[in-house]
Amino acid sequence: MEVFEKKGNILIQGAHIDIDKTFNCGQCFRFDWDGDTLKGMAYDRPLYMQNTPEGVLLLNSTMADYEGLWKAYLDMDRDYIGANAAIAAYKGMEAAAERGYGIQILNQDPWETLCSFIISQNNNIPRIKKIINSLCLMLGKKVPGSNFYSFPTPKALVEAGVEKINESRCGFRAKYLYDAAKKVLNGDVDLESLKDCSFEEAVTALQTIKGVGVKVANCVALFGLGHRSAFPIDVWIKRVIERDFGESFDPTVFGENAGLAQQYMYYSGRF
DNA sequence: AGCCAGGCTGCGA
DNA sequence: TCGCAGCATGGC
Repeated sequence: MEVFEKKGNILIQGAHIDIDKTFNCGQCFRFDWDGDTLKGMAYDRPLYMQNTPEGVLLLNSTMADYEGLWKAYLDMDRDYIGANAAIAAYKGMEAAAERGYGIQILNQDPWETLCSFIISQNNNIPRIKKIINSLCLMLGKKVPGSNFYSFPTPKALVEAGVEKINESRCGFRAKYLYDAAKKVLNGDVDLESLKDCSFEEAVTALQTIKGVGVKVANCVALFGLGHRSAFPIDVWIKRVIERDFGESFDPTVFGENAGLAQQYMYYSGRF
């Protein structure tokens, strides 16, 4: 893989990443195709991407942007080709690994990830996106030079209150978002520190938040805290497990590749 | 029209 | 400890 700065853009050549699969496999909710450009926000900054014959293009980006943020966000330093091969070697995982080839696990902002997956419970992806977008419009800040709004801070949600939060039409999840904001703001839950502790400790701490159960905690651990042994089980994954493995299925056999294996299963079962 | 959605809480047994 | 009704809302 090689990365160049070229006419104000970053060109990533010969990389494993498939941006369409990576951004449309249900791990993030703020990116959409606009023609041939995949547009969205991460860490309060707009990111525009394109597939070109030469490779993946990050528009309007410098090498400093890439090295300072997007390389880590896109998880470009991991050996995904090796991980894919390791997962494909497990009985029952061959097809999912092949279909999911190109998926990378984004290193998303922990707070936004927490809120996103609180909103995701008993919900569907189009509506999850709408609710997140409306929260940003109502309580985020406009990013200068773009049409995007930042994700609201914990302080913004606490000051808004449950009733205002529910103007996003998130329904019964409004009180959960409020509790999450309160606990993050007052330090009861220190998201940054949960990156450094064990996966089990992180999940336990996250579950002290109202509306955060095993599944949501696993998603936050995987997509926002870098705990790659997390394995979120939702209705789709349950179906894939029943279909491909039956009763005896233990995700811990995948070790640090469990999260990626889960994404392969989700992608192959859902899309 | 009615089932379902990247589930969780609170309650009863 | 386990099972399960109820939950807000809207996509399909």
